[in-house]
Amino acid sequence: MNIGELSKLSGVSSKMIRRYEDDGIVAKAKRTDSGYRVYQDQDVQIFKFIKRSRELGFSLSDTKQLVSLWRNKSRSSAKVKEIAKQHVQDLTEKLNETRQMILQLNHLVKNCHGDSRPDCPIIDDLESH
Amino acid sequence: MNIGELSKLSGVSSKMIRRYEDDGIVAKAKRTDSGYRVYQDQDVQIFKFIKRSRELGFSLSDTKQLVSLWRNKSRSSAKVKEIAKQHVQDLTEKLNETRQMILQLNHLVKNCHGDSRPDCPIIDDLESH
DNA sequence: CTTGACCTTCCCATAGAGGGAAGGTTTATG
DNA sequence: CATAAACCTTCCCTCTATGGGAAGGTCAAG
Repeated sequence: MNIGELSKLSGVSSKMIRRYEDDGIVAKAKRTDSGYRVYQDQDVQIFKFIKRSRELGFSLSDTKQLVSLWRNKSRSSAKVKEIAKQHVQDLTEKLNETRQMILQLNHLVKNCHGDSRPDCPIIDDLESH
Repeated sequence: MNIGELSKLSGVSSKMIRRYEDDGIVAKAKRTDSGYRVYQDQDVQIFKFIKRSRELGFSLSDTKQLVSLWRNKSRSSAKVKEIAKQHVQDLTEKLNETRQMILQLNHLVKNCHGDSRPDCPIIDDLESH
């Protein structure tokens, strides 16, 4: 199949299929004589794997390692778990930062009249935190 | 004062001070005959304002509007509140997405042996979600 | 009058995706 | 068979926010 059909079947855009190939996340696709990329049915699963990895927030770098581990039948699950645990830790840090922002902003928003007058605790906070 | 001292006093890097000027978030700085940017004491507060806005996660575009509203003595607090509320909503969406990722990942990590064997529920999820 | 610490602008890189141009190929239709 | 539409190719640009670093000018102290 061509890249367009693979894109439809896997849910990954043609742009990103080429990008993943450039980044070495997947092997280079075979080409027709005229240069078109040619894919097999099993390639759909590879790109679905990548898509799921991205949905879980893994970076392309992590994803590259995970694809490699997936392909490696003598992998250790410890390695996979290590990548996932580190990712969870990173996400948790981001979560806490975002939560802090929301807490502070909600406090300020709650105390802002939101009318035509200029007085505003949000501006006050920014001005003299 | 020069840009270096302003940077120290405000906590904003020289790089970003120039960038904010290029983006029109702050007015163009006066220059010496030799081209050095020259700042006043009150400029420290402007860049601290911007820094705080960034700490609360506001985009440069939002920050630009907030600086403008801060400067506008006949502003309506409603406009400020609108920007902040939209931002809180965006942050909340991101928070929920991140929370979902963490929940799913934690479930998978918990069930992964993390030993030398290849069997791994994390890989299984990615392979056939 | 040289050295070092400033400053200037300009280009590049990051991460992950999309837009779009310029041009070649394939397929369907008249 | 010819032509048009729908593909495909590579290449460069854009977004967001920030930093690195080069090449070169300026200023102050020794």
